[in-house]
Amino acid sequence: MPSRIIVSRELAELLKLLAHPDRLRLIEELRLGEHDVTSIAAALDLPATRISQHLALLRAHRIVEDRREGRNHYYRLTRPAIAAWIVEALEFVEVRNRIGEAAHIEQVRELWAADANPASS
Amino acid sequence: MPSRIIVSRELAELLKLLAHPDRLRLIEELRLGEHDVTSIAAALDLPATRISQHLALLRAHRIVEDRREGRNHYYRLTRPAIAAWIVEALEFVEVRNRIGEAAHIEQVRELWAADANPASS
DNA sequence: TGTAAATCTGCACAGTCTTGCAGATGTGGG
DNA sequence: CCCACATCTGCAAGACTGTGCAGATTTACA
Repeated sequence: MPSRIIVSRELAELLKLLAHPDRLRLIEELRLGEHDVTSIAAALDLPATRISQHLALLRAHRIVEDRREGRNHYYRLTRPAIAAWIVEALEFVEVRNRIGEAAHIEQVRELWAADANPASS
Repeated sequence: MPSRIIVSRELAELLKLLAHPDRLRLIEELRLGEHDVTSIAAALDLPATRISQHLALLRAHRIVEDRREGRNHYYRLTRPAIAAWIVEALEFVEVRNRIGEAAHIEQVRELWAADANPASS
């Protein structure tokens, strides 16, 4: 009977780790391959320190792994399936938005889900 | 270019909502059908006030809906697909545990995923 | 109408998260 | 060896969350 509780605790911890806008974008950024801190920071238009902090957190929980090459640290997803699973959740966000505010979200979903063109929206 | 940011913000909000052990168990509890606050509280062995607070939060974000009958409030998932999606994530928790601590988690996963017998673990 | 059951809401305290900033580390090239 | 670049780590302030408790609602029923 406690095993279920343990699992829900673990799962909640994982979700909490992912539940941050920067980290979600970061993970989606790594979906296509490894990147170093500076390039991620540039892509997301955020200070590199902040990216480093997020990455340290994700690394501590084995969501990402890093590889050092010279002075750069290249990060990649330990289990890319997580990124795919996150994209699935966009379905629920859509609904939330249809009910509420604006929403050309569907287009974004496709963009994000498909992802392949660097000139994204 | 901001739309992507908006989506990640919405998505993070959704994940944060789910990222709590009690709420995860609560949602899984509702997976099979509606329940009233007291019975959920009993099932999870938690104070009813707490369950009510969690439900209020989930209700505010349309994760659950309620129906009143007499003095009882019966809650159900607005979009049961979310519960299924959560179960998918157990795959990632398993991995986390194989690397680390104990883990008959796999059994639990099946129990939780299948779920159909009230005498759960 | 009065009482009890089932829930909800508001509040305060404690604990956690986010973020910028300053300074530490590690690496490559003069 | 010294400097610059890339990244990391530690810290403090503010914001946000979780939780119990007290009190408000709503409804049933005598």
